[in-house]
Amino acid sequence: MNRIELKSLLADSALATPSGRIVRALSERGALSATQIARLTGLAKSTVSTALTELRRSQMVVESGSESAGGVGRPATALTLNPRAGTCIGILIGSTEIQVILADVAHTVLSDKTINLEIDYSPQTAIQHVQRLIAEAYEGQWQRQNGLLGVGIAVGGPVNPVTGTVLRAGGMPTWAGVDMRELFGPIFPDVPIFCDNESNCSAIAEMTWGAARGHDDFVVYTLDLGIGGAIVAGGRVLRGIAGGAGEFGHVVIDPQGPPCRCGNRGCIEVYASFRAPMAEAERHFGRALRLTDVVEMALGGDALCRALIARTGEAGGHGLGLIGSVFNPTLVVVSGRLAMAGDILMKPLAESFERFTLVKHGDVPDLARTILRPSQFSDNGACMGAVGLVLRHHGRLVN
Amino acid sequence: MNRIELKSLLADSALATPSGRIVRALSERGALSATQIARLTGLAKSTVSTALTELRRSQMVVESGSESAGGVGRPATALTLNPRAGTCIGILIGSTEIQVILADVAHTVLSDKTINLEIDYSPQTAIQHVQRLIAEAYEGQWQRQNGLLGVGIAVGGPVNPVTGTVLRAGGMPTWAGVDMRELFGPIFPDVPIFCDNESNCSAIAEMTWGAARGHDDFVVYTLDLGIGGAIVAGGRVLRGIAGGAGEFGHVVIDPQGPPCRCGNRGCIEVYASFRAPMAEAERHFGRALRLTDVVEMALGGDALCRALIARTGEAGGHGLGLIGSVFNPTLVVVSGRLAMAGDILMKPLAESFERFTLVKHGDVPDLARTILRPSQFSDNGACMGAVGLVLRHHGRLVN
DNA sequence: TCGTATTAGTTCTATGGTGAACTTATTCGG
DNA sequence: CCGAATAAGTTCACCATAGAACTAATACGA
Repeated sequence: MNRIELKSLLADSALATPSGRIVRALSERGALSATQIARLTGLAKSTVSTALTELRRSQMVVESGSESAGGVGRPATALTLNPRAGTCIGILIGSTEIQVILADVAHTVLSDKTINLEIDYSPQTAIQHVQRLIAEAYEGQWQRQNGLLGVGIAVGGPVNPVTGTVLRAGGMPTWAGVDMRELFGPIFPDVPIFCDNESNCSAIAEMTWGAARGHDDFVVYTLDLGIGGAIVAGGRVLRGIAGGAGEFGHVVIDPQGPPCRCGNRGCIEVYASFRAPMAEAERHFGRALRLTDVVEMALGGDALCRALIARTGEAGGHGLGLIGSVFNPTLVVVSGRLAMAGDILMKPLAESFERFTLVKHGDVPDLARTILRPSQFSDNGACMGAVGLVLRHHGRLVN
Repeated sequence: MNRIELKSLLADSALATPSGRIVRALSERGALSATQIARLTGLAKSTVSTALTELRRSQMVVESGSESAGGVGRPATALTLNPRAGTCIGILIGSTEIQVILADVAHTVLSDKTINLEIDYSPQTAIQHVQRLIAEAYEGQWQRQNGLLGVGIAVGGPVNPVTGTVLRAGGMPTWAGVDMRELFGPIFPDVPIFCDNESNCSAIAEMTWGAARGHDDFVVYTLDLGIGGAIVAGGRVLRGIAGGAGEFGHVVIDPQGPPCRCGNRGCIEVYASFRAPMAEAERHFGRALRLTDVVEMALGGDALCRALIARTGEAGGHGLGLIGSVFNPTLVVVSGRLAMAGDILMKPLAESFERFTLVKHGDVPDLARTILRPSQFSDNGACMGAVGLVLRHHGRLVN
């Protein structure tokens, strides 16, 4: 029905108009009152009001019950995008996993499925799994796949912002040079496909719904099997000319160090990735483990797991200190599955960060110091960011 | 006369109005035609036209002769800010030098003077020299000091963006904790004082008048006695929460390396600063030298000087490669006095950069590769940036 | 020398967004 | 139970900006 209309309102050119900005605010935040929209978008109440009458008339926006909770004064009427307006799909193509999230335009998650794969799986394998996962996701939903508004793809490696092509330099050699839109296009006829780096997607998720809500300038630092990150400046995710911005893992800190899978030597990732600790844990326990198992055991009190995570935190702090010296960011959101370990990771990370960064404790008042904060997403941050990519129409692959 | 009016037009709130944007464009670029202003500011021709009649009426903007140079069609009338509207002063407080530039609102340099000082000179010494240099600068000018619109100060170390205070971590220990506005305020009663890091000032100069004109996203990498830099994203100079963004020189690349003056060990600056090469050159030639002397001798063909600069370029490339992996910038402007050496510096720098950065030659098409370009300013980039600070009213010390 | 092409700059009108004033809906205190 | 206080949301006049149509000033070719 109004699917085409919503699509056009989510398009770039329309983002500047009041209606476009309202739709965008709603798709990012879920439910809002008219007054909240005015504050958030910076538009005048009157402008929001007139635009909203139009949007209500066209069924684009619906009232979702007035919340009279607390406070005096007339209660605000909560507004959401009409969930019937369509769905979004977020796909994560990770090095050893594929995740698919189905969400409505109010970013309510309708389905969230993950499968684990052997490393270096082929694009063909991926496409089969994605197709199956999406079919499963729509099962039991009243939403139909022809209401699909857009697909966001989070890729576990640097993506060229212009062509949508995966770069050789990434941690996924079998995907080198693959054009994601060409690959996934046939599965989603006439549906716009956006894609971006996994970490950049995490940044979008953190910014809109996570630990960085309300922040316009921050850094995401991902500690997982690989090291990654993203830089947000002025509310914009920096991509770099070849989509390679935020590759914190492949900063060379020792030209004579051990070789890294990226081709250089002595990258941060060689020292702070959780690959080696995983192997050590598996040797110790004599069985195959998932990263989350190790985190859970650490939280349960296991000494080895705690030590492994702490050691990674310390090594990761060197990289983060370097980022601190380069950016001196207001906020660093630590993401990746290791972030779920909480203080076991964060304490040694913060200590090591303090040691390697330029601006030290005594140099400035506390409120001028970088805040380190773990991510609020357990393990679906990047994939939710892919959904966000669609909702904010941010993933045009060009800035 | 219209001094107050111009001041208010340069103020923040007014920057958004057409008149403000026109004044800003003119103060940044010098002379422009109405059509150029329209293109530059994004305003409609008609809007520019109406605003200009008003600005002309109030003597704020004057015509500076129509340039019928080349091309068919009606020749454009060049417009400039009325130089009688006032002057700006840019001050550079470097580690071993003080520079003062006097410019009119059309950023025409009226006077440019530098003095060299012993390292670790005191703020009191500085203030005396500055006062004298400014008095000298106004000598022989018809402009009077009471027409001073603002003072910009470029400081050779990180500056706290909120308080205007120099941080301990900088390369100027005697200036730790000094509040620049408090220090210089008494010399300039009722004149707004802006200050920022030397490198950030260079970035502003490069962006408005230099090698980065037209670029909204780039990195400045300064190679001189110290290593510094600045990050520009979306036309905004990133400052970081404590003004410490862009401190590329103090990235730790070897925790066991030699101690650095910043307190850490194995910073980039230890390896790529031109301090040690300067000492070597002085030993070799048996006399005191200035950095520019070494550059000139290298350009003249001296083998040792060429080798020293090339070696620094190679070491600097490691740092730059690191920055490349973190940002993957579109453009890197190499500044600092070493940049005057041209290819002697740039060739080894580019080679080393290529080796250490993540995105390599074969990975992406040529137009998706980072451009390295030397600065166009000989040695007054930072100080001109300080002037720009006043003109763009960018140095509010808060973003 | 005159008309045409081309570019610069101006005038006029339509409009979209704002701010002020207003209406509506609720809580709270007497 | 009623009015004051408070906050949400609506209406409307005004004005800044943009776009189209216009005039102005030049080069160039016939």
